[in-house]
Amino acid sequence: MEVLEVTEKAEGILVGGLSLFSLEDTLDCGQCFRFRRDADGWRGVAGSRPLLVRETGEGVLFSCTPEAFESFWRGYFDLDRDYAALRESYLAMPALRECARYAPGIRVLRQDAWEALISFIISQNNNVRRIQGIVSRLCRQFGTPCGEDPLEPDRTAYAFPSPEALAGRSEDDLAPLRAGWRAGYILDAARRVALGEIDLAAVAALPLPEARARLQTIRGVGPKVAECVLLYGMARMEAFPLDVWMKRAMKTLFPGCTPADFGECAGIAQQYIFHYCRRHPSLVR
DNA sequence: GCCCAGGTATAAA
DNA sequence: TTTATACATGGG
Repeated sequence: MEVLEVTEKAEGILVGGLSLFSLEDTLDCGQCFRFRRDADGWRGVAGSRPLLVRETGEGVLFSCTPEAFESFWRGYFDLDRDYAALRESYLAMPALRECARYAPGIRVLRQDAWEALISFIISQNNNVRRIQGIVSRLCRQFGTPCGEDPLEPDRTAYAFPSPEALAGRSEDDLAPLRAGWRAGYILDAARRVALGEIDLAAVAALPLPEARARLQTIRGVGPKVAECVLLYGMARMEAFPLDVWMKRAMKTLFPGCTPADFGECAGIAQQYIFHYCRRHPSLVR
């Protein structure tokens, strides 16, 4: 296992000693929708925590306090998982190694369950650029200001809105988001969670089949969205989201394979495969 | 205009 | 149980 070198700098926390880590691979691979690249690096918000993070010659520089890094970002970016060992375990599957070659620096982010639920409800039959826009408007409309960007004090960051902040709204209230028919789904999810009918922390602890079934009682949550919530929002690395494209690609790339064949971290393998499929549309068309 | 996008609910076979 | 279709929105 590699050793993280965490040092405090004036600008933030510098993390050296990371291998198999890339901000672009991680933040632009369709698993989260609130980070964008700009001239300073990657800027975004997770929950109610704004962050600027960038790669330097010495390592990855997180513009945050040591406390925020240790208590949140370190876990969010999955920095303590041994991806090198994972990679070793994948060597036996040449097709998977080929997939990983296109984005070897992917880390599966450990996002908030509620945020992941709403984000992937919005993702259905939608494209990443538009998903980002809808989520951005959702936070701007219904989230509370949660600080300022460290380098651009005129820019306000907004938290992801709580279930309670959405539960009392109407579809008309959500119209400015331009989320289409998904607005009703967002409201159903918000009400169920706000009322306590759905306890996301409890769902996260259930055996996978029960957790899936529970999530799918939410309107607009089918097998695909449920699987995304489990993987990205509940740190269930054995979850394996499959979209229509990937189902077909799996047959040619991994004939006869099931998600279980990818082991306890099948979901991470899935992220490599997903990324590869997006860059090879001819594979599935 | 047409097709597509990290799908799902619904009805019908 | 599987298959067909509508669904709102915006970019190519």
